[in-house]
Amino acid sequence: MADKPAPDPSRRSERSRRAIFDAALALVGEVGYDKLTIEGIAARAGVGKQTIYRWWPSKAAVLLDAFTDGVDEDYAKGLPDTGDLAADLKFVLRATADEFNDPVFQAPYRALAAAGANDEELSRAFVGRLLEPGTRVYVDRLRAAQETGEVAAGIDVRVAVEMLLSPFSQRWLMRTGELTHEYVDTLVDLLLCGLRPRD
Amino acid sequence: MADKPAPDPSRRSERSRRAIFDAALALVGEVGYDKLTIEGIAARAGVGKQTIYRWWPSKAAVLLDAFTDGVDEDYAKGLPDTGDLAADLKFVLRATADEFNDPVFQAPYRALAAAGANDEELSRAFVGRLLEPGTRVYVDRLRAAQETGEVAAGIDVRVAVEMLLSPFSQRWLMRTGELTHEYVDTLVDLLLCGLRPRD
Amino acid sequence: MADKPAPDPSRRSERSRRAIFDAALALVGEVGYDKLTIEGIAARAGVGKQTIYRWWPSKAAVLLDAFTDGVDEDYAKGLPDTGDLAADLKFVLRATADEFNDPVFQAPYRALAAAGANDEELSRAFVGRLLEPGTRVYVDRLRAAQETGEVAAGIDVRVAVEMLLSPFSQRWLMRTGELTHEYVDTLVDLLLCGLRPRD
Amino acid sequence: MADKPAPDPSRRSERSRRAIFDAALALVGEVGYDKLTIEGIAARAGVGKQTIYRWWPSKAAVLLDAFTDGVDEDYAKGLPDTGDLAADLKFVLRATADEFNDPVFQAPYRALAAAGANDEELSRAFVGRLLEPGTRVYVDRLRAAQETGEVAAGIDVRVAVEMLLSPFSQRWLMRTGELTHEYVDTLVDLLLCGLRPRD
DNA sequence: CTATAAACGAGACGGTACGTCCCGTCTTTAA
DNA sequence: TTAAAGACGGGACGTACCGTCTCGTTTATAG
Repeated sequence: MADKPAPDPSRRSERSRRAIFDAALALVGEVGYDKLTIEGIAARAGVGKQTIYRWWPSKAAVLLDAFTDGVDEDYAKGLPDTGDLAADLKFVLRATADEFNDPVFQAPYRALAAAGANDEELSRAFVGRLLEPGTRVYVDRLRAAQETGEVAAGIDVRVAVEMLLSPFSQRWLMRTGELTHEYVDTLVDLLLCGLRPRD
Repeated sequence: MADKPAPDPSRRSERSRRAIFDAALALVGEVGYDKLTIEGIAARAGVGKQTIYRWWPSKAAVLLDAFTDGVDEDYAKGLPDTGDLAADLKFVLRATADEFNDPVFQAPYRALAAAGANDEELSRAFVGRLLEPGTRVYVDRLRAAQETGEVAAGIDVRVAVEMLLSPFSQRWLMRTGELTHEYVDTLVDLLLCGLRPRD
Repeated sequence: MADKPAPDPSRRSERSRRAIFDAALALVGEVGYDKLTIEGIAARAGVGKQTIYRWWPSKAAVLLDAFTDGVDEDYAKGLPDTGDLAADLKFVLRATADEFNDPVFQAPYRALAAAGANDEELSRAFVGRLLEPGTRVYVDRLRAAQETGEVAAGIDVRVAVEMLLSPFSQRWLMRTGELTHEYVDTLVDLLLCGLRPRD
Repeated sequence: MADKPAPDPSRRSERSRRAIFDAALALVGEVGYDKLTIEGIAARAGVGKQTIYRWWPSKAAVLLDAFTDGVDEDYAKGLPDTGDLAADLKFVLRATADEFNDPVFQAPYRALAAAGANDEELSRAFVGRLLEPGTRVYVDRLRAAQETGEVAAGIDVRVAVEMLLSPFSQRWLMRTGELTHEYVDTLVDLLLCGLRPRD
């Protein structure tokens, strides 16, 4: 019960916070997550180790904050709605594929996904701050399509979105295939039509 | 270039090999992957550290071998084929869901999935030895369904299987939801029928 | 060369000064000198660290001030002079032995003696404020004895006092023996008579 | 009770042991005892920190071993015995004074004396290995003088030796005076004759 | 039925990073 | 304006493991 006195966030050094984020992102790209080190981040940032330990519980938490810092508003816009569901989905997924193929994006994202697998606490934060908002915009778009009748009424929209995004993520995470535009097109088409032959 | 003389596998101690596997699996369950150490495995197995370093390059490799030791023949049987594709898929996926909900299975599998995300070499082995065989049986079953006309001819079967298995894996890995029988049923139905309303 | 502006001693908080002394003496007894820290003193005294750094250069200096605060007038009285030199020396040395055997006295005194050995500056202050006054009263008493003829005229009184007090201090500091009343009696007798057999 | 398994001294690296001693003695002379650091010794010696922690409990213990390594046989010879006690004592004490005035000797010896004051365990080792053997040779010489009648029979020889050596040590440790040849001569003469005037 | 070479257990070694404590400085807040 | 509070850059602590490297000691063929 004897927690050590919580630090006072109002006295926190913004300069140090930024330097730590920059250092963490740079280093994870240069040396990889396994060789990423609190000590290394502190040294690169010109900061005492305690300044990191004071505000974060682990290198994963630092990286998550660094990665999500200022990215939160990306999801505010939502998906485009041109009335053509397939086209809208393909448009956004193609852009996402390009992003996932960007090397500077890969290292921290992979690291966080992996760290989350073994750390329940972290995975909750990772999901809540990155995956869930990214999923929600698809859910919203599909619901809109349901109201126009473009999508069947009884469908579990959440599961449908998973069927679109999880294969994408999995392929990338496990390196089981390339994330090409053709691939995402196939995903979207298959999701919309299903396997069953049409009469 | 002067590699150290390769050890002679024929003189290898089977007793030690098994003890190392047992220790690795037990420890990953008890302390988690991050706190799993080569020294800890060696001590628990009653084995010198060098005996581990002689045969494996990393703790992840040990764990992968330990986890897959004797499990390889599981995939030989293939999926059941009762003629009812949906029923067959649901039957197997439900069993898999039960397996993934088993605590002793979770720790090493999560660990390996996570380690693979940051280690390309390991991920190839992980995919090749665990994911790919597991996927293949689904691919085969779907191809059979294509020949009976139960599944449309033009479908990319590989992608279809991903749309079934990846949401399942992702949900479990990221802890975004429970793996229930209802969930897998929904997945199968959605995959087979697609989102589009039928006329 | 631009020394920081010297603090104004007239505005100094007497309450803080006392609290720091109390805390320093209490802590050195509880945790020992090596684990005595400025932060610990400040926390125990309910004082900001800077209030200590403003007025003292080191924890040794704090402790020396704390230890000598109000003890300076002890030496004003001088030694008793009953006309019997041996009796007077034994009387005072026995009392001193009792004092050195007091646990609350030991910790700070040992700490200061030790710190002085490695810090020339501190040792000068320690000697000047504690050792030298304590020695001087013995010197005065011996000089008086010289004038009465109780002590030979040519004797180097300073060295004689050292021969009385140093064995005493050394025994205590190095723990090479107990400081008993018998011991100090032996010292005094030996000093007065010398080793050489009398005819 | 659960002590960690004692290391096996037979497998100890002699090379490392020597390197650690050399580094410790060099560093204590260069930076002083307070700034002497286990980390610094390890770095200078080209040795892992654990190799120091494995064999010694503290920097003081390292220094004591380094200082006494190979010096133990110095005391084997004993004091000269020319039949003239005063001359013999002065001869040896003058040499000791010269040694104590040697700068390379000072730093480790001061450090050990100081550390011993606050660490009972260490002080026992310091006394047992350095002070006690140094004292014993004087005790033996005085006992021999007692047998020839040069020294009175009833004298407590141990205390007499303290009266000779402690003023010497104290002067040096506390820097209360120079250790000159004249000083040691005065000490010896005073000890032998005592303060009381002879008839 | 040895003898000999390997794999083995044990663990010391030079290192790196951990997470903590404290240093001495600097800044912010309330009296 | 001073002092409490405490965040900061920094350095060392003592610990845990890393991966390498001897040490004897099994052990298991090849002579």
